[in-house]
Amino acid sequence: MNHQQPNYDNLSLFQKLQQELARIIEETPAGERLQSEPELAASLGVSRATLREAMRSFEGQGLIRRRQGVGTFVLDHRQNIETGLEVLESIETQAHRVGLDVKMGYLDINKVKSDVDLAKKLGINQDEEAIRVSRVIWVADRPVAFLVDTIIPGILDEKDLSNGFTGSVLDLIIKRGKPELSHSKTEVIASPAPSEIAKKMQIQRGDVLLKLDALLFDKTGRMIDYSQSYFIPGFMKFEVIRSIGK
Amino acid sequence: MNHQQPNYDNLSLFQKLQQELARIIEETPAGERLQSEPELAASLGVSRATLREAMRSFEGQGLIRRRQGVGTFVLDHRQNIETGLEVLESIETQAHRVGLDVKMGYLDINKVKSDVDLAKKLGINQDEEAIRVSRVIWVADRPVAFLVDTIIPGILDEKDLSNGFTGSVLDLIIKRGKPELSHSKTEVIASPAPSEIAKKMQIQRGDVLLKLDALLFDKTGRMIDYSQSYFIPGFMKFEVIRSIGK
DNA sequence: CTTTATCCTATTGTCAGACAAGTAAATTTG
DNA sequence: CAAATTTACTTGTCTGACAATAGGATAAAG
Repeated sequence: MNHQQPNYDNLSLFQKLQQELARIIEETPAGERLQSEPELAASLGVSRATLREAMRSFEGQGLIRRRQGVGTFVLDHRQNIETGLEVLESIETQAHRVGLDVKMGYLDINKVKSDVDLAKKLGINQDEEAIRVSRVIWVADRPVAFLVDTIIPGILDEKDLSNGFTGSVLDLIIKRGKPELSHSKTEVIASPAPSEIAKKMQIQRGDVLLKLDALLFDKTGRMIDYSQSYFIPGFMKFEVIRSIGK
Repeated sequence: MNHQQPNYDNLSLFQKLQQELARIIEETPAGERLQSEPELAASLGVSRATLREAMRSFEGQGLIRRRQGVGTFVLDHRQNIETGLEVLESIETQAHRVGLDVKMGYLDINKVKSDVDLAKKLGINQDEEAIRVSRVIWVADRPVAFLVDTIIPGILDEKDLSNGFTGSVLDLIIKRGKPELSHSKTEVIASPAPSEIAKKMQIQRGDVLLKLDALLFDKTGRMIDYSQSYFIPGFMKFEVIRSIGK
């Protein structure tokens, strides 16, 4: 007899399970106990081993706490899943979730010959031509972000960026489906606004901006995109869950 | 017969396993394959199920990639484990690891009656007295950080902070062992330097600082400490691994 | 000889069932 | 009534199995 479940769509069982679990955790008030592992596993239609693998990842995010002999409890989260820096999503996606309208003002697309620094960062050869997309993002009639993406050759061309481009390179690649994205390594910096950026964001040169410097990787570990994002402080909230080591 | 392993010290099997795995991943060059799960499990003395739980957490951090039918591969990491924001450690601990000397200049300890905002933040009653510790951290003869911790009553007293206090409330509580710490929820902000802080850090008022606003939780989910940390840009690197949702 | 289809093997993905260990409440005992 | 014990339930871990996948080896077809 066959005990296993067939994989009907291309989402892995584990990924679907993660989504389900995230929903359950989110809907459970902080402090309350979850169903026991055998119960949950049964009701979700997976084995306890698979369920436990998924639980680990949520424990690592500080969303639940497990106590042997007692149970698994939901910690105080308040939309960590949505607002946490650890999930990579575009500003558009984040803004839409909270019902805000996002517009793109000023868009500049051009090719840049990569100098030695950029070549090293992106893992391409010097003098290869990368595509650079710069734009200002407006939310609720205020400029809130200035974004610059530098994308390795062969991923996008100008055509992709001309019709129906909403301002998010990330969303564009995700919608395309290839290459399959994995994660980004993001450095967090405080930076005074350079004059060109200050002008486009209608602020003073030297005003304080939060900058996220990110390298985007696909599932094979290849670098796809080097993205620099400048944010007006206070408008968006960036949070991280930091766990005690050991 | 007993198949299980006894728990000799108070580190859980899983936690020890995580440390071992982190070491192995770190020592394996990027792109190379790890031993197969059955081999690794055997050589680490754990079952494959337990090993897989630990693997999941590293996969979630973008450190490894697993491919069914092929194997598990190490991605390009470069000390993510050490410098990543997702692990909570004191500046002292981070600086010591890279061989830098840390000194504390200016230390101020006093009690503050919590107003309505602070009480709400820390989950204590209004007018309860919290302890506030402010200090400047010098590294290599330069002020690099200004730290303010506000700690709920009953955790520390002035005595703890007078003898042998090195500047890190976090390390102090960890060394103590109680309460057992779990994680912090940290907000990342760009902030101009307030004049009092600017003076103590020998910079200009309004200069750009990176600020980390953190709430520290113990394992029961109780808030312990509200910590505000201001950093001179460029000296420390703060990185986050962000994963694609779904 | 080249190309295509098939088989084989190693690897991760998932499962079922078991026992160990910790916790809290109920029960028994003094 | 208080302390000790039992009991029931929970998470932690182990074992051994089979499913699904991918890549190389091998055989068949042209």
